Amino acid sequence: MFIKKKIFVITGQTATGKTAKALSLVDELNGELINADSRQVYKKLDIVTGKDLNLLSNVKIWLYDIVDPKDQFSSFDYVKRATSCIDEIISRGKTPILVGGSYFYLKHLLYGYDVQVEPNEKLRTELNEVSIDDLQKTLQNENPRVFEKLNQSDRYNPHRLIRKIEITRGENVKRVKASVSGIYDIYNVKMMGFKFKDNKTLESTITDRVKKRVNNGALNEVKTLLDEGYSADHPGLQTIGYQQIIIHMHNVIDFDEMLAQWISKEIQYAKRQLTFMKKDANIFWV
RNA sequence: CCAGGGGUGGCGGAGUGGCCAAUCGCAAUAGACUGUAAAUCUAUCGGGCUUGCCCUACGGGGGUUCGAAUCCCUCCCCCUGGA
Repeated sequence: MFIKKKIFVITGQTATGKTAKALSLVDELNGELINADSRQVYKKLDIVTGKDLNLLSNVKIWLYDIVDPKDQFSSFDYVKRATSCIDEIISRGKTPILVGGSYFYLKHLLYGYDVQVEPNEKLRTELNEVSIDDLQKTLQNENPRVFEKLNQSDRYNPHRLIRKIEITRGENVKRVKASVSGIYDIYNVKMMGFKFKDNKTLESTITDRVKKRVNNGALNEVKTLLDEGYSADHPGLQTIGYQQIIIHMHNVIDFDEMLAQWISKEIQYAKRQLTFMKKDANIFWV
């Protein structure tokens, strides 16, 4: 019988001060920070994604700036990277503190997943042109059992349908069913969730935060990225803020409209985060 | 003042006699979430209940009609051109 090592997870809605909280725990817990934000893993995406570079000027945070914005990165990649960070930190006798609001990534890391079929970019781009109707028919033909189990939302969700088709075909090539178990049972995981007390404060806080990012040079950041050859369809830029600024720079919408849309999308995102995380009974809400 | 165009649900914007409580987009509310996840998708979205019906609704008022957001009269407001 050995004592499980401790891991801290600080998650919750965007703009609730997770990073500050995590920082305050570093000394107390003899900890090291690991990013759990699906956008901040990207290099060069700093201002719009709200990397707390000033807060973190003296403290190392793992998994910031590890991929180029034009490269694909997935929850699978995240789990791999985060797992090795955790091992490494623990081997040095310290406590990992995961910080970030990408619950999808955390969920996979903590609780695992059971299918391992690699993404097939060629198939994805091909299927991206296919209508929902035909995607449904394709899956229904190739894997009726899986199709029947989908709820209505998923049946109309191109990404999900494409992934299911991808898995079906991948499994036909080689039988891969090796499930990956999460780390939740291996460690003594303490999860802390931050959320707004009501939608009013959520809205005003996010509005302020977005405006601050604009004042901090969000537009310049995007301009630089575009000058360097990045574009709206690169994975890293499929992100709230970048999408709106880019169409503004292409003169599709004016500045005020861009700001309003950015704020609105950010608010919607925060609400979606909570809907998702609410279901996790292990999160202790503060 | 004259001529022309227009006022539709929180916003944008269809509809031009019955199929209209009113297409659609946005916002809003609830939700889904196993390798794109700050992605993507679903449901609801005037009010009431016995869920089929009732009520209130397309700038205000009046009228025509079995029946009007849709036609006529009038008033108010907005835009464009002319004086």
